Amino acid sequence: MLAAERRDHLLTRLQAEGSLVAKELAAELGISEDSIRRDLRDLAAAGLCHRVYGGAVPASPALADYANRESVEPDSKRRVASQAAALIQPGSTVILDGGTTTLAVVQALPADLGCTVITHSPTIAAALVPHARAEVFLLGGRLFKHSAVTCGAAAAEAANGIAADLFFLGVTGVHPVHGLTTGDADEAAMKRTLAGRAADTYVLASTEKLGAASRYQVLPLSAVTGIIADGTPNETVAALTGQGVTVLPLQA
Amino acid sequence: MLAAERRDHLLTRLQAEGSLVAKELAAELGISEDSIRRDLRDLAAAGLCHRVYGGAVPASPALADYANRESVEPDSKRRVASQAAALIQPGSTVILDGGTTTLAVVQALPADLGCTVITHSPTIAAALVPHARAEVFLLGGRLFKHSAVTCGAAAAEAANGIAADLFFLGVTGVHPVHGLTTGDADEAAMKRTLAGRAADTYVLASTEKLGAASRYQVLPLSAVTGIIADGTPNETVAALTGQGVTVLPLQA
DNA sequence: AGAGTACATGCATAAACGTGCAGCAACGTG
DNA sequence: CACGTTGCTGCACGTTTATGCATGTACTCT
Repeated sequence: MLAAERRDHLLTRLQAEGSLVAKELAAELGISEDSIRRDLRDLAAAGLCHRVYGGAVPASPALADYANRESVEPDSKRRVASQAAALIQPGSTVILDGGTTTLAVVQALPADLGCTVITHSPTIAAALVPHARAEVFLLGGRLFKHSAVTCGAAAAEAANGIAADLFFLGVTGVHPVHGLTTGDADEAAMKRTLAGRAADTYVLASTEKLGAASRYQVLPLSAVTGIIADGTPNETVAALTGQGVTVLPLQA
Repeated sequence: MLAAERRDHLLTRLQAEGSLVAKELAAELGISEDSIRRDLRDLAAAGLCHRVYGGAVPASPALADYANRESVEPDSKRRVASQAAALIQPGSTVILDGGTTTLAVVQALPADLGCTVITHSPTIAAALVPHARAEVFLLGGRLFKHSAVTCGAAAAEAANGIAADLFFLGVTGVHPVHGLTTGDADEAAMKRTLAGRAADTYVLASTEKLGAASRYQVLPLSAVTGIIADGTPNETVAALTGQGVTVLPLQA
């Protein structure tokens, strides 16, 4: 078996089973644990999985969901969220994607801001209940469990009936070559549809997203208005701006 | 099982059940309590849970809030909820109304039950995320802040596209004369629409609802299949059965 | 106030890890 | 064909990490 073939096999298994154990894989494929570890290390460096003691877990799925909650980069997330919240004009209509970073945007919103929020995330909708002056429109459809957002034909159809000024897009990877990526094809399509309903689309990229890539592309970098990162300098940011991509804050 | 995987499992369980007991988890996962305690200590340090004597509770105020509201009237609500959950056949399609009682129904559902749940409550949808085999369809529309459910023309239109076996209706009043009532006209209309999409409609009536009445009628008593109350005897129940209304449990 | 349980800490063991090194095959070049 | 280069692989070594047990302490409940 070729090395590249083996790595692809690892990713497939990872997606199917939710986790990989180095020892088991070594026995199963008839090679040493060292090679498996090397593969996993390289895949993790490419942002395609997350290395843990004993094996690996998916980069975007379950673990990232919960770990991102607050523990990974709370400061980075909050900086990005407040940058985004500042872009929302009173009276405007904004589409909020699902995810913990967009949830942080809601928490960064003034409690009395009068605006219209459209979302396909029940979690975001629930978080907006205390914002008395915010009109909330929830896009229905089949619930995609992994990210807790609605996806599929019904959700896309509902999305086609709306229009907004802004869309804050959450992704799992922002990569100079692979563009904006996420871990599920259906979810990627939904995000693409939402981007088409807003005049401007901004990507929310907390530190750990920069330079990472997942399996499915949402959009190329050129299709968004800008990327909101936090203020820390970064070689990935340099590579992005080098391609003519707008990265906010230009400086902070 | 990988250590990282195990911690993720702990967080999932915590979200689903509202609390964790170290001793139970150790027995269940086949590892020592020391390891569980170490995990909980680390998760708490990361801000993902709150450590308490004997186990852990969620750090998120939202989840704690639900847990608290559940503990306000746990007995009556839980009895009603488990009665309702028992009516859901594997493979069937059920519509769940919003509210804390229907939320208790979700918590009373077996985690591996395979069924389809349709709801207009983002809270209910979010609570169903851990139920891997439950298909969830969320009805979109304008979010009605008071009850945290979607209402209005768009929601009604979405509801008209679906059909279900069961509908569990939550109301604020069940009265022998005034029938089934709630506090908002738009919400009442939505509930009425949902009732029209299901073959059978059951009302969830925890103790404090019986004999109460609100401003707007949802349906007359004759329009529903039955009322699920808890087992305690009650003169309102007597009045209802006297009108030929089915009250479950007929006998418990 | 006392019993019982949960807890933190230190320690020992075993597993997993990273690194450096050597063997080997595939490939390109002269 | 000969040769050197490159990349992949497995092994050996020392290091780090996770785990379970034992001890003494802190807490809760009766």
